[in-house]
Amino acid sequence: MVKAIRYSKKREALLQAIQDTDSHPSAEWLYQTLKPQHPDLSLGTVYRNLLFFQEQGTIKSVGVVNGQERFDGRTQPHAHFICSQCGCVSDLHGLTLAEDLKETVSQQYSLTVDRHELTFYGKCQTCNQA
Amino acid sequence: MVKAIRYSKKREALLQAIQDTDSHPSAEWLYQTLKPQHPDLSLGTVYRNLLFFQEQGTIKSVGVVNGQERFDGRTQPHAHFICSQCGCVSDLHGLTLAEDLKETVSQQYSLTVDRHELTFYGKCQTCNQA
DNA sequence: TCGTAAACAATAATTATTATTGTTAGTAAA
DNA sequence: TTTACTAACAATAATAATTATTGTTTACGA
Repeated sequence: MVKAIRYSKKREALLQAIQDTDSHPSAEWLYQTLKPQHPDLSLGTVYRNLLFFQEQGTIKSVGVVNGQERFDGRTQPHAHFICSQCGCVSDLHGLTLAEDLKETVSQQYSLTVDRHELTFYGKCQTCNQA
Repeated sequence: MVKAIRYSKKREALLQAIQDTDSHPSAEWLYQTLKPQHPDLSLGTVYRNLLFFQEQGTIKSVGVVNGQERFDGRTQPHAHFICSQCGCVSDLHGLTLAEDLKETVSQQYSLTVDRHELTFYGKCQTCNQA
């Protein structure tokens, strides 16, 4: 018998929080952010649901920044920029470059590419000005 | 396995109505009285619960007046007066007579009396004045 | 005919089940 | 040794399963 999926307020709140921000949150950030509204929230629940959402395909991991895994609630494929100094993660939209490359790679090497991830690293605008 | 007793709003309302009045209500009276607050109440439920309350010993039947059975939510033993004209039923408190008679009967006939009912019939004050 | 009871499907209160959580302890990487 | 995260397990809470109660209709007796 397959395990049924049950509604829960904590899970609902976690997904909302992830989808309502573009900060590509970490487990700790979600925990701190939801704590006021959900005083009895526990880190275990945060980590478990992050796993759950990934299995469901609802969110995706952006990678580990400063030892903390970061997540993204936007499901449309898009590239990311990660600042090596402050650790901020931002979306890079409208990059057709990746699609072009995929085409090229497919044709040039006779491969079938069905997925890709594109992440840039560097220093963000704010850190550059400082 | 013994049948469990379950709470229900209708039953609650019925018992309240019976205990909140001293008119010794009939099934029909209860039905009409509760209908506004409980639009989906049915007569079947009224009759069933009257049976139920009697079995539980919560209410007692006073007798049939004009073809309608009348009930009493007061559990203390007391006598009743029933008006043959208007059909009203009223309590007669403080009648030690009954207890005296019980004593007399017990001694005189060497019987054991453990229960009695005392009901007077006649014309009530209102009907007498009219 | 009128007051009440029986029968039975529909509803709703409750119990039982089990997914989810909180907590604690544990693991692995830095 | 810290820190991010996972595993284990009892406590909690959402849901499914159970069944008492009700609404409705029909039947019955005075």
